[in-house]
Parts: sequence; C-alpha cells; structure tokens
Amino acid sequence: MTTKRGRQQGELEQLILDTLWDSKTALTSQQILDTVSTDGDLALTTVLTVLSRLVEKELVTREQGEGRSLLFSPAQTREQHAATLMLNLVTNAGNPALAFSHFASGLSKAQIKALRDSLG
Amino acid sequence: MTTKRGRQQGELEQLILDTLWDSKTALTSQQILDTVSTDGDLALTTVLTVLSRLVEKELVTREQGEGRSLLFSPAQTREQHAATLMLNLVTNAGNPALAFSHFASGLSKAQIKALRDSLG
DNA sequence: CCCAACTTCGACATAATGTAGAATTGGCAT
DNA sequence: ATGCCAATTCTACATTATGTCGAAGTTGGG
Repeated sequence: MTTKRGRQQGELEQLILDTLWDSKTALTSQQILDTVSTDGDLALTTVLTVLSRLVEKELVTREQGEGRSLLFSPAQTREQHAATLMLNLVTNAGNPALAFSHFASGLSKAQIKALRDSLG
Repeated sequence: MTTKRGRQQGELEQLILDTLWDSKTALTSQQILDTVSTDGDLALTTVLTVLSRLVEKELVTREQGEGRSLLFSPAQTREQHAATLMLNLVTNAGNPALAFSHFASGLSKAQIKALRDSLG
C-alpha cells in the first residue's frame, strides 16, 4: 500500500511557516534562519531545502529580491490555512452537526461569541 | 532537532479507525482485516501491529473478548476526534475570529445552520 | 497435556522530513 | 569582459513514522 496522503508538516516546516506568518514582509532565507535559530545551530542550506519543499507544497511563494537573493512569503494567511484544514476535518467528520457540537463545547465564551459573529 | 510532534495518521491507520467508527460494536482483529481487505492481500499481523500503535496513541482501546481474542473500539467517536483536531487548529490559528470567518465561508448553508444551532 | 488460535516481538521496507556539504550560477567590481 | 563570491540548487545521508509480516510466545479448550 503505497502511501500518497499528504502528511502533517514537520517541526521545522511549521517553524518556518510560523516565521513567515509572523512577518509583515517577505523574508530572505537568511532572515528566516536568524529567526528560527538564534544560536547558529542550523545551516542556511537546511532552511533553503525546507523552503523549497514548502514551495512544492504550495504553502510558500518565492519572488526575486535584491541581487540574486530570493524573498519568501506564505501562500495563504495563517487563518486561511487553518480554515482549510478545519474544513477538511468537517468533510470527513461523519455527522458534522455532532462534530460542531463537540467543537463548540471546547471553546471559550469569547471564542463562541467570535464564531457566532462570524456566522452573521 | 528530534521530531516529537504527533503526525497525521497513515492510510492504513485511518482505514482501521474508520472501520471501528463505522461499527456499532467492538471488533476483533480478524473482523477488521475482513473489512479493510476483502481480497486477502493483507496479513492479520499487519492489522494487529497498526492496532497496537493506535492503542499507544490512545485512539483505540482494547478489551478482552471470547477466549484469548481481543476486541477493539475507538477511544472517542469520530465526531469527538474531529472536534479535538479542530480545536487544536483554532488554538494555533493566530486570530481565531478571522479563521472562523474563512472557515464559515467554506461551509454550505445547511452546515452553517447546524453550526449556529450547536452554539445555542 | 497438547494443539490450534491468537497475540506479541522483532525485523525490514518505504516515504516524509531534517540536515548539510558540494556544485552551480549569476551579479558585480574592476 | 571576466573572474570572484555570495546565494541558490543539487545530492546525499540521518531520523522518524508508517506499512508489512514471519517467527516466537501464550493460552483457552478439548
């Protein structure tokens, strides 16, 4: 049985995504490295490899920066990404109404209000 | 960087979970095998190995059945499981209200109604 | 007490991710 | 023009999760 299913992001992939999401601007690989590893325990090429995998997965986009440097940005906002994953879950949830009910009972009052508001 | 993150279920793990969720009763490993593989292309031990991993992850529980056989059941309902994963996503979503908004815009009208109802 | 059924153990295969050195490429200073 | 150098791409191997079973161990029942 040859696995083809898109697995969860790994830890470094997630760190890099978070770095991009936290940034207001596109970042170079060096800026990303500086953020994910304050002590110099990670090689720049490692970050670049992971970035290229994220680009393949269409989670990150690449554009030309100054000189021959590249600038990386998230392909979607953090919230759009979370929403996409949540929608996938609902789709496979069996009884969505029941899933929602469990979901709601795990939310804070403030979150429930935010959710209700977002439903109009 | 030693990965410890709980990754997504693999394909066979998911098939077995779905089998358990679809069943009204606890199942033996043989019954699970019969469901996930109609033609005999999978060994019973394979199913048992995966089951033991699901038990480790606390997604499945095990009880004694007839004789020396074991009976397997899901630790949570499908919907509780989906809700747990959705809650994890919301927790890491940055701006939950915004994530909800994107989420809601991907739902059908019927699903939005179900969600609104489940919020009371 | 022995056997067949059922489980547990150990082992290896495959795929995703982590990690980084070697090779390549393309601005740019002279 | 052209050679240097920094930034990227390529290649390779390590680690972990999952898939897959055969062999060994255990135990209920005759």
